Amino acid sequence: MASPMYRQIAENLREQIESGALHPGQQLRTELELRDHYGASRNTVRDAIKWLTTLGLVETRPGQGTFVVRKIDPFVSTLTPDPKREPEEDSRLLLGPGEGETYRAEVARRLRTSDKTEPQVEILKASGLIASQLQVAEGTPVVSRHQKRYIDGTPWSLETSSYPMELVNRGARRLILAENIEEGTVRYLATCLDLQQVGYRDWITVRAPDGAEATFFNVPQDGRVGLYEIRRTAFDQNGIPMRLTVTLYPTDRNQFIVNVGEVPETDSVPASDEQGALAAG
Amino acid sequence: MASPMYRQIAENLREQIESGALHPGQQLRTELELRDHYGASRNTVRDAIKWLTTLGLVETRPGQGTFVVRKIDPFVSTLTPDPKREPEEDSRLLLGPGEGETYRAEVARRLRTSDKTEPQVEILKASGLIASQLQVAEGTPVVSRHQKRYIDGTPWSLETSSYPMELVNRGARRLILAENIEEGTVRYLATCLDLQQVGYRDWITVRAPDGAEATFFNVPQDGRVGLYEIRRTAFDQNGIPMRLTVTLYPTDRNQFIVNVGEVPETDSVPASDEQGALAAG
DNA sequence: GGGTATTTGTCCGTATGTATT
DNA sequence: AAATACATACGGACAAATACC
Repeated sequence: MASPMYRQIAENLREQIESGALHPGQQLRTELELRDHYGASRNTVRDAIKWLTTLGLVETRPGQGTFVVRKIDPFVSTLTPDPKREPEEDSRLLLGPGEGETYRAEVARRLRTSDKTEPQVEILKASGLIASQLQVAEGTPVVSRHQKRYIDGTPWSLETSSYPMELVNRGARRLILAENIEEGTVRYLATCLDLQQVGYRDWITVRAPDGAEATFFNVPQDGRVGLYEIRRTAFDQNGIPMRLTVTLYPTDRNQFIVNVGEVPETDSVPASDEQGALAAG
Repeated sequence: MASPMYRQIAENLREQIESGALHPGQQLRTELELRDHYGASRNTVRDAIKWLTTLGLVETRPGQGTFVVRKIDPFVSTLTPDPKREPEEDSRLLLGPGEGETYRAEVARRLRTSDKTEPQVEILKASGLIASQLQVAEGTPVVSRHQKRYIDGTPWSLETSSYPMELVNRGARRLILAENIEEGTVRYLATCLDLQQVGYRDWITVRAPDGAEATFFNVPQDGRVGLYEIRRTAFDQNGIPMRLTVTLYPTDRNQFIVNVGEVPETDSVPASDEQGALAAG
């Protein structure tokens, strides 16, 4: 009872949305109509809408109206290798998902289309994260390859792979070319330099996007939608880090799976809507 | 130039915060002082503060003031097993982190203290997620054990493990007792029923907390801080799901690591502040 | 405990700007 | 160009939470 009016209005609208009375994509009544309906001022109605906006339930479009958000069909990526993959020519080579054709196959299996831009290549001096993860001194030259990935035409991930410049000097010239390496850089480095990726470590965090990232992913500027930042450090057969890949994925459209030990196949994707009964009380 | 006044005020304050002129925990000037300082109305100043609030840079406390947020020292959990763990008596038994003593050891190694509540046990009929993951018919009885976990006194995770009731009927009576199973339920089920956990699948999503979850974790009600929801389905030696554990972790204080293949040890934790140079342009 | 000053929270009304149709 | 709808900005009033005496 003690809850303020704008919260009560928000709650009322929320129930309409979650009951389905207002379906995704549908336009709400205008602020002036809601003002009359609830007998409140327009500012109070706007406070209610702002609350629903930060909850991610509605979005406002200037000049158009307020709309119930359409939930994006999430895409599920597996961070561990596919156990049933054909053994490589070199059996020690360990390919992660998205490294080679696996990723495309996973997308196709879900009847969705993937697309990625040509890499944007940059040579810079290692600093901070890159230096520490690649275990090189600060200032050591590294090659960074940026790529944007799309699924069904919507922006899905931003990827930056960094390699020690030394690999290029040893013959991996294609790393500095701004073109896709079709067989995958992991295989390329294996054939070119006999550098075998025998393992990797993924470091998973969530943070707010900066302005440019929010623009690219088409998420709000104010940080309501977070980004997974997954840092993959890959190691060669000598235990030396050969690559750092940092990939950003919006949390509103991405999920991940980690398989450990012996796990059965999954063809069916469990309902991701299910909230489960998890009270904190 | 075209940016609205409240954004300019917010930007000015943001620079002061990020430059260190306003240090974490410090109180900002009051809304009335800021109003005079910027020559704006109090409501416009409040819009600026609200913007910074959703960005997670400041927090307001009624009756006290507005403060620069203190960042929480994140805790890092590893989702894959420790490769150097002593082999089990039964070598097929595969323990994940947090299952047994590993979790406590990981906390202690970081010089932090862990604590967890006695489990709250509940018997309910499987539905939705639980039924599909445990591969039982809807309505089948299951045992759910809820636990709250704390690190350094602050709430860290909410865990709900669900087991088919059949396991209890077959002799695993301690599952329905509201007390901790010190050796871990994985070992208990192995010794008690010869049920060996040979693998598990983790499903990682991020979602907004509900009201009770936000209260427990002491995060804002409006969903600015998301929760990792990690669903672990564990399989026995016959490939049958024996357990579903759903754990909730606030994204503002938790990070995860996944090790695949051969990876070297890490004693040093890389700087988590490092933003890296990842432009979306 | 009570009272008071301070500070943020809620709510109102109004005017004007900007984006879209 | 006009109409519509949300965005920004102002000013005022009172409520609620907190701190301090």
